[in-house]
Amino acid sequence: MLSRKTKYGLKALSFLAKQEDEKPVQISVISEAENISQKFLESILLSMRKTGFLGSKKGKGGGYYLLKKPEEISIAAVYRILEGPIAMVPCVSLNFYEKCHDCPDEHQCSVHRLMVQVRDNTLSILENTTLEDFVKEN
Amino acid sequence: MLSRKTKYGLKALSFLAKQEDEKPVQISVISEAENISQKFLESILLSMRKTGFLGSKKGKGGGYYLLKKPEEISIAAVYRILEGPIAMVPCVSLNFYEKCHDCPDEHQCSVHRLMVQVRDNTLSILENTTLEDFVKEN
DNA sequence: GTTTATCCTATTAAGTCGATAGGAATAATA
DNA sequence: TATTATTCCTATCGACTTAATAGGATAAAC
Repeated sequence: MLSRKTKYGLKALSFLAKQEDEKPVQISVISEAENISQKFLESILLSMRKTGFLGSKKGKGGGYYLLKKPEEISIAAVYRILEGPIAMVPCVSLNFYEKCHDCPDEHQCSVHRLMVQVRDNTLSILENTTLEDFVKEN
Repeated sequence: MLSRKTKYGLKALSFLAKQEDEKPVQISVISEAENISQKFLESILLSMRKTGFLGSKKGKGGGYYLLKKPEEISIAAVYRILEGPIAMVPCVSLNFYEKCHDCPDEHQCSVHRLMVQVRDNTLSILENTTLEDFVKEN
């Protein structure tokens, strides 16, 4: 299941992508519009700034804004930052690979093979969906 | 991410499906073959018995056995029992639906629409894969 | 220099996960 | 019938994660 953190992050990015001008948007505005705890959202936006998705401006008239165009931000990239691996088992993850402690040989593991399929399917959706698709939909 | 519980459950079912005769298999045999903590596996098998996937026999020569043919057991069904919802957000779940507390209208939520896609894709894989496929692969 | 905002660190309560412990119940068999 | 082998059941545990909160530091605008 998706954590609230990721869900909130996606909704916030989506909100920013819908802005017509490039003025920074304050946390409080987003948190009210999207029904998200302001303090929690604060930490989420902060981490997305630190990972290069968002820019910010302090002080009066400050806030957050997208650093890239919506069509350049894939959901997969956001997911990996906020949620972590897209794969369902670590031994199938492309970006967060870990050997399973219980499998001597993962190529002989039925679960492994199945989860490769699931990963590839999910990945193709998340890689090919961008914030732009979020904006267009409404 | 898949919990160990689900992974172990799948491996255990797979192990049972590979048996040639119909004799009950003991927990200890499965736990050693698959490198799973015996006590933990015990509780997993128990819950799969209670939900109708497995039969069991007590006492000497006892153990667990499949109640259905491998080709009749879809991974989706097992997943739902052990892991829970296949959907990434509760508002998209077919079997475990819950309204999101932050969305006044889920049809206007971009995350919702995206996760419907992911769910349908994952579902089509998990519904169409059965234990039989696990056996055939090796 | 006051106001408005983000930035940063720390803390917390509740829940989940993976595992363990110990014995009760039941079946086979000697 | 006594013994052994197995599942059954309940309870507990420590470690970790999640979602949220608190409080002040920093920076920019005016």
